[in-house]
Amino acid sequence: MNKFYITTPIFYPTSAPHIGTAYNVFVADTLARYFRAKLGDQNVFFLTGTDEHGTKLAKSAEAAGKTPIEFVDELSALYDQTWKDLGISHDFFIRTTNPVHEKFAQDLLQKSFDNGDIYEKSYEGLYCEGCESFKTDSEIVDGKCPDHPTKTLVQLSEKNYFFRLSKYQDWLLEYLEQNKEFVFPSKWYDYVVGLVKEGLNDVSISRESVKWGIPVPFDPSQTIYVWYDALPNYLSVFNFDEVKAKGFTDEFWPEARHFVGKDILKFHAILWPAMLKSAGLPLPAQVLVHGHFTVGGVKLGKSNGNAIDPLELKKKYPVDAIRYSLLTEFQLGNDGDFSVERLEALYNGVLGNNYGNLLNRVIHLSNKKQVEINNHAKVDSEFKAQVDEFRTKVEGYFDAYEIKLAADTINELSTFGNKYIDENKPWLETDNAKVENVLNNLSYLLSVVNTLYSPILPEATAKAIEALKNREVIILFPKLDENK
RNA sequence: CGCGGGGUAGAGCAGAGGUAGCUCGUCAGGCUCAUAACCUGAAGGUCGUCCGUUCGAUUCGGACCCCCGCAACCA
Repeated sequence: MNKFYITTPIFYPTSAPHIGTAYNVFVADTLARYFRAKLGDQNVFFLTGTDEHGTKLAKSAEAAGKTPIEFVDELSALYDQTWKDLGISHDFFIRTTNPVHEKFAQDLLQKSFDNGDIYEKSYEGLYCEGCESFKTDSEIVDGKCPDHPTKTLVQLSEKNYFFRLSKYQDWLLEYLEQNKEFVFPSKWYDYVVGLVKEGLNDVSISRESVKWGIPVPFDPSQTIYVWYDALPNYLSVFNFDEVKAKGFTDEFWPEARHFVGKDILKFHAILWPAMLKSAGLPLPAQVLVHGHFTVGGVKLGKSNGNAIDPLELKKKYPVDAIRYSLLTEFQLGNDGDFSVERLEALYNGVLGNNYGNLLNRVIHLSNKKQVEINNHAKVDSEFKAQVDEFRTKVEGYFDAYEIKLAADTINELSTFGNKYIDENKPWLETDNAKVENVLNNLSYLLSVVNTLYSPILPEATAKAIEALKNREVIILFPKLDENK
């Protein structure tokens, strides 16, 4: 792998970003930063954006007294700005209302239409006039639409275009069996294989009643429905002039990694590959799957009052503290829980006491004893070998997307440094050559810790690297006061 | 018998066929260079329950109990 292309889902901006979407973006950002350091900036492309069509958005816009495009202009800007405020390093922010994307989505659909994978069928179902959309059985509560309980659901039929997903079942199963890494972690691979084996049904990919959407190229009375509109963003992005100008081309496509929540896994691992195959296009490299976490033990949701705004959280905690907590609380693919209590404990303990404090111990002592540090050529070979062993282990974890295990191991290296300084007691040593040897060794260890932590803690490590270089004492992680 | 995930120290989480680990917390020492930080030691687990495979299982297989997602026209 000499290129790395990571995507987040494009978010549906009916409201501001919350902690769950931030988690996804933080992980993608961490991987992007790690691979930039490994492969070079020009070989990593990191994409995020917003999915801006559909009835729900049109309704939200109406409720806000705005036109749909005014509404999505504002919200997509809010998303882009939120990620920038959180220090996210995305290379481009894509919007599905951009004509470049719309054209690409239409072309993709047209290709499938031309080769016979799209057909017309009437769809019958219960329609809610309040939502202006059909309701599935699982959406209906007590025979009513939960959002409009006073209105009666009516049986309606509508002409739809369908995609022959069923045609690709055998092909997909074979593809999955030959590409066991296509979905990661493996438990989610197993889940996808199970779904495909159960059988794939054709899916409706257009709507007559939805006006806020991309027109179906071969029937402008219809608009393209959700996934056929949204998923192509990962590829349409390479048609944008700004993206081309930065040197990102579809050469990145075969190395694409889609980072998605388990809720939308099947669309990325089943529908999307079939859409691409139908259009004669190559598949992405991998779908990386994350679980869902609760906040203080409660499922995320507006109705639960815990849809935390990451920018609000940032007012109270450094971004690195939020990142560290979210990235290390659970492994990729697993569900977990997020709480500010844990965040504070990790920040004060792991970051402040173990890492930040070690940095200062070394800098303080080296200044006090006036010895040379940061001379990597003079590091004891045995000590260096031990540190490098940690480094190799951590890099292996990053390569395998195991951010939590990487972070845990970096913390072990930091602990190793604290033990080393305690055992050698350079503050008691009168022989300056010995002191210099110990502290110089530690300065090497710290440089490795800084580098390894940098994808996870970009702000703090940037400061730490400067502080070590200039031998300036710095409080990297000021203690969090629980009363703050 | 719809599919899948999970049940490991007070809490949050790793792990792996063969003395059960990490972070936080608790207790007792040590140190004093450092962000009242650091180091050492201790307490605390029959690794959900019951069978089976094995010389040996918490790790593999089966059954069961409990919790949680999904079940495909869900934005």
